[in-house]
Amino acid sequence: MNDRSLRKKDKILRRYEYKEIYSKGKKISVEGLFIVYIFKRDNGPPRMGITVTKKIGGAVVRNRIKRIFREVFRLNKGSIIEGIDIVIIARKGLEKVGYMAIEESFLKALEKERLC
RNA sequence: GGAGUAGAUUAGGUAAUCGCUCCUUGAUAAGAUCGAGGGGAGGAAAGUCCGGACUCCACAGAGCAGGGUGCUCCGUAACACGGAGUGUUCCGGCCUGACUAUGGUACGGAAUAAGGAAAGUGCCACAGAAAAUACACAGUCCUGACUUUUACUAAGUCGGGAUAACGGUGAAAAGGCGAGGUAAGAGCUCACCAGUCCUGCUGGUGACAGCAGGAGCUAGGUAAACCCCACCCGGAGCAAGACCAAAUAGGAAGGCGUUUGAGGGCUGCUCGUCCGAUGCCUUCGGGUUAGGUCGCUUGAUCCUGAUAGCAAUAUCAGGACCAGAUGAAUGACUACCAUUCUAUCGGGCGUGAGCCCUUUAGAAGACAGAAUCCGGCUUAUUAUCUGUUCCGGUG
RNA sequence: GUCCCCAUCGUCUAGCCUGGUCCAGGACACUGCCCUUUCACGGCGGCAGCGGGGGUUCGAAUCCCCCUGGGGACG
Repeated sequence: MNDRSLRKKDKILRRYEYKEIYSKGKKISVEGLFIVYIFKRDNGPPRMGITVTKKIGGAVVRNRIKRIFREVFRLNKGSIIEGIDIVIIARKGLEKVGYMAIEESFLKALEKERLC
């Protein structure tokens, strides 16, 4: 329960995995800031992937968004139920929002879906 | 104090908690986890504008086409880059001059894609008589015929001839000024000045500069228009390329060919050369469109010192090892300190604009993220310092 | 990451190569008037643009350079 690491097995790495989640997962829009895809696998730990396109900003902005989401997922993944894949797609305007606001929105969305 | 310009340095630090990636090493149930130690973004990593290294195509060849560069010398692996100079243009200062203008300048600064326009072709709108063979027109001058007045002469009309001083428009008008000369004029001739070309001498490696003599009297601009000249360039790019594993298919039709040569060698064409045989090409159908390892970081590398050189840079000596990720790591948060700015309490210095120390509060901390690696250029951007030019203030 | 291409009224485009006659032409859209009982169609008119900066040139939408913003290809 104290596991707060974030390794490769906790991340979605392959393009075909992303494609599967896009086509079969549930799509939720969160406050106009980002989109969450949720897909129930059979077993295993919860995993996450993040997509930030070049339309959002430069490499610095995109790296910062991905780091914030990784941090949020890392600190909260102990309370998320098993076998869940989450993919987040950032939308324009997210680069202006801070860490606290993103964490709050993310947890609210998960609670609404009763995933934690 | 402000603005411009040139250059140098810098790109906040420390600690605590949680976390990521790579390397070394230890343990175990041996490629998975845990422990220990160490490394982990930039001056532009960016734009991808040039130049290389490296890899493959053939051992990288020739010609044409195409592309690029364009003052000189040096530097360099190379460059369109850098350094030192030359010329031209502009600005300022100074001199000439009655201010302006003009001209000069051994001074200071800035810009400079700066070969050729007396090889050729094209273009030069509008305006203007004319935009490049000064053809024509207007004007001026000489002259023939006719008309009017008629003593000469003057005026007008129609012709012939001469001319480029005169036409004030334009971005640009065919050397300038004076004298002679002439019917009127003209570099037609002459003196001076400016400019062009040729020859010689001197200085310099050279661009070029200076001096002397001569020629012709004059040559518009545009080559970031075509072009000519000189020099350079083979093509693709680490998604290059090599290996491993897995999966599917070993299909049908047509064509060409086996030493007399199909086809291929990754921008075009030709030549030459090489490879080349149940092989190659085209179409249709089917399958894969999920990988892994190497390349992958020790290099035109960085730091210090010496020597050569005005400098860019080079050589030598000693030392150092400094990211290798791949849905892509170097982060999150807290505290303190330091920096800058604004306001403010108090004190000191100075004639003064102001400066220095200090208390408290608030704000700011930019541009931006390696993806094969280097050398440049360009663009974005924080803070400080120094040199220099101009403007302003105080004394 | 590497290599390419494009940018003109609100939209689609012509002009660019070969600079001037272009204060940039056309179509659709918008808008005013006429026509019609009214709408549509038609006729006449109006509005509105060379992505930004610098250079070459007497003169730049056009030629050259640098930025900005879009788009594409490659295992």
